[in-house]
Amino acid sequence: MSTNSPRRFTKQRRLVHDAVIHRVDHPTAKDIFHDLKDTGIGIATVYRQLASMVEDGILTTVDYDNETRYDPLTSPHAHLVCSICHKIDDIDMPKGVDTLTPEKLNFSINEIELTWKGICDDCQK
Amino acid sequence: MSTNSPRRFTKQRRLVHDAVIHRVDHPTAKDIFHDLKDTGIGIATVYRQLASMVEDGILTTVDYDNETRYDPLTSPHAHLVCSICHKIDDIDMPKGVDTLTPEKLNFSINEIELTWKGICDDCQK
DNA sequence: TTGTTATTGATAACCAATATCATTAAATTT
DNA sequence: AAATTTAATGATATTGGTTATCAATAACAA
Repeated sequence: MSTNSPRRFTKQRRLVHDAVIHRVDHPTAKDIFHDLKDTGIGIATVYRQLASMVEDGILTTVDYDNETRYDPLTSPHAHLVCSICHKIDDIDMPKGVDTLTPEKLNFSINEIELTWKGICDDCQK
Repeated sequence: MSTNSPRRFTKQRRLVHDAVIHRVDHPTAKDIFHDLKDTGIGIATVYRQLASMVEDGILTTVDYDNETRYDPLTSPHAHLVCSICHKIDDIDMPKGVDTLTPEKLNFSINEIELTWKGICDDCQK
């Protein structure tokens, strides 16, 4: 890993941080950009700050429908995705998943991703 | 669901089918296109035929790094993804995952996705 | 306050994927 | 076997998410 430059605490960094840190709906970079459009922030800055927050371990990413979404919940958890309204919910990682290590040898595991896809409560009505 | 038009068995459909059906390495549409470039097939046709094979249940998709990959293995299974070389392996879905239903009610589940991310055998050397 | 340099914003560029549309060729009908 | 119908093709324009470029700005250090 290279020597990191010091991270500067810019207005824009705080804006992006505050806009995403309490979100539970897995916004895209464009979502955050729209929420901050009154501030005059540039969209490239939104992408860069979100990426740097992922680097710093403040956010995790969820790739869905070829689009990156951001999640401030960094502890291991699973996702529930609705195929109709595309809503993504965080749910607890079920007990026992961490013990279901794959039978393939010599693979060092860093991360488990578990997603259920289906139809959510609202969309079944 | 709408009334489907009859599916025509074109040369191109057979070409794409034969190029992907025995692949175990989760190729992208571009991968298939390159493999078929000598045939003169158009890239739009490759995208269309792969999409129609997914519709027909012949292929499944794996979204990785905001890019759609195709997998001829349609029975439930898990994935092992190397963060270094980006290789994707199919592995058996561990016993018990189907019983780990999420605690959230009123969500009708169609599909389970389980992926381990880490460093593969080769890349650890 | 001054100097250094990481960050910003505007925008061009990139890339996967889809839409458009005239042409071609399967499948059906005569 | 021709004629007809129309889904599929291929070339390419377009879309949409994301990254690269770069001159100007502003955060931090001296």
